[in-house]
Amino acid sequence: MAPAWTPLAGPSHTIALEVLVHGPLSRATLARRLDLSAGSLSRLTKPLLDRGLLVELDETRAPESGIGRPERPLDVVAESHHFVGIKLTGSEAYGVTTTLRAEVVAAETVPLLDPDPRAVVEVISGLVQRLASTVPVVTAVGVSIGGHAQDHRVVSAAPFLGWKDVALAEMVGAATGLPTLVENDLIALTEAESWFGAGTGLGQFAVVTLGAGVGFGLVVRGHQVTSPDFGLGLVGHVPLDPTGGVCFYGHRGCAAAMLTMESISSGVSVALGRRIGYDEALDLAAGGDPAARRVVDDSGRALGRLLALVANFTMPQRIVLSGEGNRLAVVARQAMEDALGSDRDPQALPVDIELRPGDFTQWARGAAVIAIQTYVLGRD
Amino acid sequence: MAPAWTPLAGPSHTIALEVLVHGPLSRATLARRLDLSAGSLSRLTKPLLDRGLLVELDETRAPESGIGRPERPLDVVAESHHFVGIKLTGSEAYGVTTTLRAEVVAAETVPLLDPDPRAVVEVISGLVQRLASTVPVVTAVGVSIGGHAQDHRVVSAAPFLGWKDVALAEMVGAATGLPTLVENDLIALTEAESWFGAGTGLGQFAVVTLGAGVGFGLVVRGHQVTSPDFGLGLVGHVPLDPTGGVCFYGHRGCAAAMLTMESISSGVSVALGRRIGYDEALDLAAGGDPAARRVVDDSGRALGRLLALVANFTMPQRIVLSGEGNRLAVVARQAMEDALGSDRDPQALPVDIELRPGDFTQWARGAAVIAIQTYVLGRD
DNA sequence: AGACTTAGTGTCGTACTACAAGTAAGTCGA
DNA sequence: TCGACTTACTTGTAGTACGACACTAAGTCT
Repeated sequence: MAPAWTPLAGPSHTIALEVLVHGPLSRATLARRLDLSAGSLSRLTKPLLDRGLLVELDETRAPESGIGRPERPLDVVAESHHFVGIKLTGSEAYGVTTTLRAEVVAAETVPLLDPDPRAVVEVISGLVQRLASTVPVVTAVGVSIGGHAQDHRVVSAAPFLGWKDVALAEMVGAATGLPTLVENDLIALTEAESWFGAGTGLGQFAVVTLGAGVGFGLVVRGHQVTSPDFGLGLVGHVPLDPTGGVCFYGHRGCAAAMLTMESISSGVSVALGRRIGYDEALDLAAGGDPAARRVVDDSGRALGRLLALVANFTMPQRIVLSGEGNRLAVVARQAMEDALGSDRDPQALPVDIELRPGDFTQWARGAAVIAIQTYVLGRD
Repeated sequence: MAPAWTPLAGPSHTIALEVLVHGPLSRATLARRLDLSAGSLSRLTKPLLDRGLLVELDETRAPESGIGRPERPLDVVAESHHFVGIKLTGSEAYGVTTTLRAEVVAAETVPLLDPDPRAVVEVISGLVQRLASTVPVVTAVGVSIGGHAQDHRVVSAAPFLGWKDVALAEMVGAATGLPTLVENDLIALTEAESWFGAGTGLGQFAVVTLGAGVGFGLVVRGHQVTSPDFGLGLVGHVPLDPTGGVCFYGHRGCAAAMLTMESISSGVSVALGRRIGYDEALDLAAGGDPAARRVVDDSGRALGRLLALVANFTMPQRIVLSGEGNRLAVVARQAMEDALGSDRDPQALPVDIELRPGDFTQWARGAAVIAIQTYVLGRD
């Protein structure tokens, strides 16, 4: 009943993956894309259709030229499997249920009152159970966290929760009875963009997130670039504005000092002499308040400089701007683009910047994508 | 007589490449590295040995554990083929002859008095002929240039020579009778480090060059990262020091203003009130002259910041520091390391920086590697 | 209606792979 | 010194998977 991807070998697996990520595709198109003969495609897709992993759509599509026999697109049944993704912050657990294609079908948020791992697992377990009840069966659970994860199993460090070496996957798995995987939140979000988001089919793109911190993910040739240091947030303290404020590490005008939601709202608060939240700060700037405008434009310029650095060093085809604080790019768009332009070679191609919805659903969806990937690529 | 690599298919080709790049390797080691059975390796290597593409070395090596039958390493005959590499600047052509393994066996430099393409081709042609006379036969010629190259054939832009859309490969090929390939100089140098230099076997590393300009190359998963903008030298104008000088584009304290040989020597010249060359400026700084020391240390700090940006954004396993001006990293080592450290997360791993001989032979060798790659990977 | 174009199916020969059995060449211990 | 052991390499066999090719299917264009 549950068509398992795990025993799929070589080209069959490649075909299934291509259809999963790049939507309905005809055999002929698959043959061209994967450099296989048409004959191989007939032979290879038959068992996949028999097992129900792929289905032949009823509709037909004319070939590119318009003439010739129409194509019969093949597709995966996105609703055949469901996954749960959980994103943990220091104070909340954000959860979603998704299909095999990472389409969100349910979402729920609960507060984390006690950072103790056992208490958090308790909360996650209840959340997973409620999210699971919206679908027939959940295949796997992904949990993402700001910090360092090892082998999809252990949270080796999570500063926001004060954790070190917590075997979170095992604990959640025991509490829910579902296979569970843990991953760094930025890696998870970047994978989601790579497989099912703004990076689909690009092969080379970057992700920048704005929120409580500043995050950066990089995909080259379809694979995410990481290092043992990844979870540390290396670009979070890149110097951007020599006249800017100071972060808690003492870096003047670094990304954390210029671009986090807290730095912007506190900058506007100081300027206006009263406590102002992030969204209110952006509203004031958009509404023409000169003090708020100045703070927000400074941040916008810093953002433009950061994006220029990303573009100059990593040469992405696109930069995806996500995170719950990415509205900055809308309100301070002119300042951002000016700074971006002046730090780029005038002959260079314009940078393709894609703004993504920055809510926490995206982060939780990223966690679900880790579960999806592990399911379709095989346990590891 | 000339064992051609071109008709090699699939696994045979992979084996030959692995031996070429990673030195003498036994069949057993190859089987483990390439995930093939021992039987396949026997079968696949036999025709390669018969054709003389590989040879079995006389020496034997004990296996890792020390016991068991000794290995018989296989190797390519580096001297079976030779290649010529030419690096063009605005005023000189630097040439080398190399073996199939990019070992330099001859070198020569000639001035370029006339930037007209036909005059340059004339000079190159004579240089190639003299370099070719040092070896029995030259298989191919590579030419590298600061600028943009298309399809290994056409120089679409080369600002130092004032060229646009020059069919250089065809012109040199016609003049010398040898297959000729053109490539951007940084791409060529980075490929040389990747196959036969400090990046061999790493898979993920960066190259930074100091000289007339500041260059940057990036390799991820064994493949170089490029974009249509590559030849523009995008990192050449990254801001590094808000108190630094101004480059001719008006960027304050950018890489070009802080790190080029000309910027450093003119900085010291202004401080001392007389014209001083690059090496002399570094000598003065090393000898304790306070004014030179200040200029050179400012540049060292800027270099440290640049390397930190490279490390933070691209997460390389190593940064290779090349280019004819890279002695700055030796003379201003302390300033560079201090700046590098303060722009990195204190918990991050130290950055592995490898200093390479920075003379023009390296640039010309890079051009030869483009010829080698095209020969062993097949024409493209 | 027939030529043409493209999609998809079935058959066959080839090439490559793993597996297994056997040989070669060394170390180690009694 | 000899046999047990380990690892490297060779050879034979059988199965698999691919592409080439011929064919059918289903449209458009003249």
